[in-house]
Order: sequence, then C-alpha cells, then structure tokens
Amino acid sequence: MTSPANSTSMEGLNRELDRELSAALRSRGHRVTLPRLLVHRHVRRRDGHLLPEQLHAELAAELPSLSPATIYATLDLLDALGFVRRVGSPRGGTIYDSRTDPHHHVICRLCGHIQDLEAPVDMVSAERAAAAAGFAVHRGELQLSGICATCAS
Amino acid sequence: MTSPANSTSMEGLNRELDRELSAALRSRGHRVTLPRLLVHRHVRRRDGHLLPEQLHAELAAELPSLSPATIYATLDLLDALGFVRRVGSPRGGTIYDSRTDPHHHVICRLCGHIQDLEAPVDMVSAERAAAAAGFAVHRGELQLSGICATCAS
DNA sequence: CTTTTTGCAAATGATTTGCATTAAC
DNA sequence: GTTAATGCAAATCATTTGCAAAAAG
Repeated sequence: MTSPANSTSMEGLNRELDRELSAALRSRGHRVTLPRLLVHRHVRRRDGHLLPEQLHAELAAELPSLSPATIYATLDLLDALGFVRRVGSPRGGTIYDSRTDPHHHVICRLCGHIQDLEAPVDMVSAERAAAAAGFAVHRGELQLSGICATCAS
Repeated sequence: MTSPANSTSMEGLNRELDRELSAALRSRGHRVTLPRLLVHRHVRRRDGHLLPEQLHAELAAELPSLSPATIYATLDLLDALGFVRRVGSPRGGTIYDSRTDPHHHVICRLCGHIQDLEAPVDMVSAERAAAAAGFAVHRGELQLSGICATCAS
C-alpha cells in the first residue's frame, strides 16, 4: 500500500517542512516549538495570502491554546527567516504571503481580495532613485488597486 | 509694499484653495464647511505625506474642536474628490499623500519614513495581468521598502 | 426649515505588552 | 537548571459608529 508517492503525502510533507524550519531556527539560536511548527506547516501548505486572525481560527482545531500573540510573533519570525512575506494591505491590517519570490499584487479596494501578478516589472530606475535618496532598498512590489470581478457585480 | 507676488501669499493661496474645494464640493452636493476648508488648506499647502493623527495635532491650534472622526471623514472625502491619495503603509495605519499624480514610494521599514520616487515604472503588463484576472484596475504604485539614511546610522 | 456635518464618547478591530507558567535545550 | 517561548488578560493604537447638537443651504 505504500508507494513512492508517499514522500509527498501530508505526513511526509509535514516532516520535510518541519526539518526545514528546525534547521533555520537552530541556525539562528531559536527554539523549535510546536506552535512554530504548526504555523509554518499551515502557511506553507496553503499557498496564498492569509490574515493572522484567519490563521488563528484555522489552527484552533490542532492547538486550541494557540494565542493571537503567538501567531503574530511567529509570523514575524517566519518573515525574518524568509519563509513568509509581510505585506501591508492598503485597507489596513497585515497580510502574510506564503510566496517569498518577487511578484506583485492586485487588491480589491472594496472587499480586500488580493491576487498575485506574475508580470515582470522593471524597478531598476526606481531602485536607483531610492538609493540616491539614501535608502538601502530591501525589496519592492507593485501594488495595483481596483475592483475584483465579484465586487463588480 | 504689495507686489504681484501677493497672489501667492498665504491669504491669497488659501482663498484660491478654498475656491477650488468649494467648487468641487458643491458640484457633488456636499456642503462647504470650516473643517473641510482647513483640512484641505493644510494638506495642500504642505506637500508631502501625512498621518491623520499628525494632521489632527497640527490643526488643533486653528480649530481645537476638530475631532479625529471629522479628520478621517474629511480625508476620505478629499480622496474621493481627488485632492489627496490614500496610501496604505506597509507598517499599518494609513498615510495620505498630497500628490495625486502617478508616482512611487520608498518606505523605511524601521521608522516608517516615506519618500516619493519619480522614476518611470512600466506597469502595463501587470495591468494586463490584473485585467485578465477580472480586476478593473484603478491605480497602482510601486512600493520599495528598505532602510533610510537616518536609521542606517 | 430641512438635511448634512460635526463633536463627542463609546465601540471596534488589529496588534502589542507584561508577566507568570511552561517547555526547550 | 537556565533561558526562551507561550498563553492569557489587559493595554494600546488607529479607525469607525451612534447620536444629539450645531451649521449649511
């Protein structure tokens, strides 16, 4: 009953994600804890954008004691480790993005729905202008705002 | 003592700004009120980025009764009228930009200092991708994040 | 005079903080 | 055993809301 495809089963994937996070945590002197493993698994299994509150609700089943404070602290840590990316929503509040490679976003200004954009955007001259202004640029993204298909109707 | 340059004196500028706002308000059926005139003057005289709270503090001298609620409502109205532009800060909270023409921003991820970037950014392909995803794009800006000169030291 | 706008105070929502307890190492 | 991380509750911060009083048209 066990096929080679088992290496991508939920348990196998979790094991692999756990190993990856554990290595990153230890290399920085952080401890490996259950809340961190769970948040990390959840975030990286679900590719997309998520709100801390949402994450809190979804993990309540697996670890009821998990508190909002820990969610926030853990997401910040994962951001520092490069596993998620903190994105400021134009509607206030914070969105965490499980994708950390360069890409862009459109956000519905009515419902807040956010979607990735794969389009290439040349930000070299903007980065140069920022450098000229004394900024050490860390990253950048294009944020488009508009009305999504659902809200349009 | 009165030179032609008087047309740009504070009183003259205010009068002109007031006329401009009044026309826009009336054309949309809104009323012309002192809080609106004061906020509008303040925002447009001070070219730059400002936080509602900051604005509230700065206008306290001119109109002590001005409440935060009115500041927020007025800024939203000015945004709807096209006199300011609401910008979501990646650090949470809302920034209002007195510039409404297309331009971009760098924001210090330590102190929140924000600065305009004049660099041309081609967002056509991103807009096309957003349209393909069902979005009616309204506007867009590039947001760079980094460390400003002050925080670097 | 009628309706909008204001100011105030209270409510809300998101995020942070302080601190004792628990768990990692 | 030490020290860091957690959970909880309370605090904070930005923003919104409800409503009676004031101002605009």
